Amino acid sequence: MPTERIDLAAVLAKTALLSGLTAAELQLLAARTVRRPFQTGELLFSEGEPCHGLHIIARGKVRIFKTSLGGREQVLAVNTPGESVAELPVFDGGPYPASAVAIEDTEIAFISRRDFQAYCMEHPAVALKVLATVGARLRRLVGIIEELSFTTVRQRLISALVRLAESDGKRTERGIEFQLPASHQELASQLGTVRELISRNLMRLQAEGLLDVDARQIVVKDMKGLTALLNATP
Amino acid sequence: MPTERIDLAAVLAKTALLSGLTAAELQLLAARTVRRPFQTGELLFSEGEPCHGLHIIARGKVRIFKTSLGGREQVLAVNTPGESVAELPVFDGGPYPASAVAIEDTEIAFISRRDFQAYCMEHPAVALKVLATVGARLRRLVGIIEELSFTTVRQRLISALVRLAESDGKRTERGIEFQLPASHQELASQLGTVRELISRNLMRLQAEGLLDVDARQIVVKDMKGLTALLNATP
DNA sequence: GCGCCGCAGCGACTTTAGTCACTCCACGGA
DNA sequence: TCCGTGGAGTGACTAAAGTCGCTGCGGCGC
Repeated sequence: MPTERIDLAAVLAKTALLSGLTAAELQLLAARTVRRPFQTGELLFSEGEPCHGLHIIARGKVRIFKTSLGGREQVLAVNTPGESVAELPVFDGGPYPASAVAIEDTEIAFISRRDFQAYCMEHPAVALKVLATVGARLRRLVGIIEELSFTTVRQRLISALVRLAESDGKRTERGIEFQLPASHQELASQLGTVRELISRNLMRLQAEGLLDVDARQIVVKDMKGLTALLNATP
Repeated sequence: MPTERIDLAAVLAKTALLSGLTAAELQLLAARTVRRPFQTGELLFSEGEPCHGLHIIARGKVRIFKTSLGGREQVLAVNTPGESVAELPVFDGGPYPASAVAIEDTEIAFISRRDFQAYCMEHPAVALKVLATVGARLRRLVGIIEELSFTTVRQRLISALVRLAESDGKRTERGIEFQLPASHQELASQLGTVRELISRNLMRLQAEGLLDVDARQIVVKDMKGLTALLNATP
């Protein structure tokens, strides 16, 4: 058996979508799976294109986003290995609602629509897993809508900073330290705004004594003060 | 056989989710279905509650929405008979991501989580139908995000007016006439803004000669001019 | 008929968001 | 070394968005 097959089955075994399947069942699916490499910056697919199959991320990182006429971008999700991308158009037959780009060198396990649909008919449990996965995706989208509709850029930025501090932050004598994981430009796309507002709002938080900003290095000096701002009416 | 059972099967037969099933299969499901009446204004469920089952609208109209701390509302969807509500939490086990309220006197066919999941395991085709339905929902959410992120209230209002003109509008010698289907307040919730901006923007469009507004009666005088504004950068 | 409401219109004002046009800086070729 | 490039900081400005407070109208119940 060629190593390629073995690797694919291993990748599939690690995806949430397919957990709980026997090795034999995975092999069956792996036999119908194609590897596709993508370089950083390469598009997996573009908004509006017809969908031919399911993408599972074996390695790398993928950004799902919409683009406006004016060139602004809104990020819908950033997905990492083990996650699948664009499960839904596979089933409803419509075009991709957004574009996807590799933001690291990435390897995709690709399964054609027909094959995956057939597989779901034979393994209803997989269909239910897909539904659960899609549920999580839908929740995130509703969360984005909530933020865009109800909060200001400032609040969205604060909430992103708090999240980062909680996940990546390290306590030091100066406060909670962490690095911004991306450029201001990218952060702006994720928060649905423009670069300048990220820059300005960071400076403003610094002026208010809540943070220290040094390029991408952030030191949260007053975590309580920060979180307090989240529950305040705009 | 009691009439109640027959009615339920008829309702189920008309829902997109369950199309293509045999009468016997529907009977089976109908036997596990409960009717639930709701009066106008009554909540089907609230954001954050655990989800106990699937709601299918037999009669009436249901509004799905989020509420902000400040009391503002963002409508995510308005659903009508034959559509289902909140399919997703049924499968991912999480709480409802938004609230639902009856905006007309409504009758719901309710199926418990367990029963519907079991049914999906036995009828994989139904699971795929659910996925297709959910796909449409996800597309709508992405559309809302796109509008909130990229467009102004003015543009969203125009696009809503154009949609209404195309669906409900009647050509007269004065232009294309139609009624706003809801109060300014409700329209504002759907467009993610506040009442005043609806009022003002309508007045502004009237001042620009594109519309005539008389309370909820709208007469589009210059459809081309309107649609032209949709593709302009903010 | 009276008063209570919910809906709509507006004026005046404040705050956010977004745009444009620069400057500065670091880094990595050629 | 010099230059190109991309990220970041900023000032000045415009335009949206949202807030407050009040007026006025048209039902509807009593």
